[in-house]
Amino acid sequence: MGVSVSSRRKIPAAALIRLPMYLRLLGEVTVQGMTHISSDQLAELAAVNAAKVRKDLSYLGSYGVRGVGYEVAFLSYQIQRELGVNREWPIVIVGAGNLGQALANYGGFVERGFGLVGVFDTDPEKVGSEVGGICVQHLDELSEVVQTRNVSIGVLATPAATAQEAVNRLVRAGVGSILNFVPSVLSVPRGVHISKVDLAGELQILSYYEQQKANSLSHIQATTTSSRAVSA
Amino acid sequence: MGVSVSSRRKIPAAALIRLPMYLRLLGEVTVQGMTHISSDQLAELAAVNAAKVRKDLSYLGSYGVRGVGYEVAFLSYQIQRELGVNREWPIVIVGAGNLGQALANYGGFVERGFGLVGVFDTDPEKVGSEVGGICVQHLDELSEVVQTRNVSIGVLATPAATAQEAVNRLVRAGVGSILNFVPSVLSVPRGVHISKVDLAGELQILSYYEQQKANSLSHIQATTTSSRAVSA
DNA sequence: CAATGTGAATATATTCACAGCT
DNA sequence: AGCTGTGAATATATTCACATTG
Repeated sequence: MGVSVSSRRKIPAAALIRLPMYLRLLGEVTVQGMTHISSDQLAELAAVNAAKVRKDLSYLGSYGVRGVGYEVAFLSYQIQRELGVNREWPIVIVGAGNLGQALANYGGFVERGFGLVGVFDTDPEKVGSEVGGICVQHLDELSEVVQTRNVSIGVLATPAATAQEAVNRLVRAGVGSILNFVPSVLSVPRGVHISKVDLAGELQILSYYEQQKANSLSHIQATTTSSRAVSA
Repeated sequence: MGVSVSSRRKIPAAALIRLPMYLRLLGEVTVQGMTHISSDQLAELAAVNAAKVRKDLSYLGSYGVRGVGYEVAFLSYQIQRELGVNREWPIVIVGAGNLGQALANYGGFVERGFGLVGVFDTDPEKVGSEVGGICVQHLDELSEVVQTRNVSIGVLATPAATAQEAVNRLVRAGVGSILNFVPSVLSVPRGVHISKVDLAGELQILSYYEQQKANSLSHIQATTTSSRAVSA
């Protein structure tokens, strides 16, 4: 059967992180009845440069039509295929504390094709309780669920102290990618992907900007130097 | 009384996002009794290149000692000062749905100096209920709380449909930085910072990697086919 | 002499600008 | 005519490698 290679090319990380946004925007314009969209229009919606949109999309292939733009439905499909989201991905959450429970209840995952098939914890208080419509299981059950439900993506939301052990278990169980909400640096074997979301860290970055503004108030004068590197 | 400029230099974004991690790691090694640390050691803990650590830290100033390393307490203090986290930052959360409630209950914010002083929603069902130890207020109250409590950072967790309006209100109320959990592209006036966390988007990126792995397993044969089909 | 701080080298990302299609 | 796709130019980030220094 036509194996129809979904992707030979490797998409640069910087472009990859924008694909989910494009995909979402395409969904919105579809609802609005648009059948075609230009890079300029999509760029405007995404609040990025149009050349960036075109270059990002060019990593998927040449799916645009010169003089016309991109067909929304076709482009959506191609992005979905590239991201691998043209199927359901079962996920598990490890850690049923505040954040884990929150994530389990968060509708945004299911909505985009990530169905929760297990929530795990080691705390006997939590095991057996229901979270996100699912009965919290003991971490010892992780491996079985991962294997029977064919889970390759795990979400980590344990306390920092037990995070590495939880990662080890996820990896041993067969999970290949982990979304880590624990503010710790965790190690995984080669071939396993781990991406991090540091919620408090995000706020710390914002406080940097706020502080900068506060500081520059003492400057009063805002010299907007519009220096353009003009080439001779 | 010298104004003791906390920061004249502007730290590159790529370096800035690592400062919270360094700060956290320095806290950990402090607990372990270390008083000094080299860029090699910190790099190992952070799982990054040592030159990167030194360059990142160099944006703060020359706080290391050649042949010795960095004094942990002093470096921590400097990073805190640079990030502006050597003080409490009151925050508000707009949107008391699943995610908003979760974030309100998330201990990680307070732990790092971001005290929740208000949770807002427009849904009469939610207004009046208690979330994260705080009574949910109507969005109309936002402005007063922001002003009286001197809030400059807001967290956005509304439904997508009302997100832009919520942003407008935050900005009008005087909030200068927004952490956006809503998967929409939102616009803010110049001078206001908005940073985005797209939870489902993160999973979509992971599914890309998982799919890549799956594809490369089926590689095995197919050396005869030139490659991409397609083309009319 | 061990480790920083930093220029220089390299790698990656963004943007420009336009040739080439439809 | 209008828009894509992409080389070339620019900007930003990472890494190397070493002179410098306590």
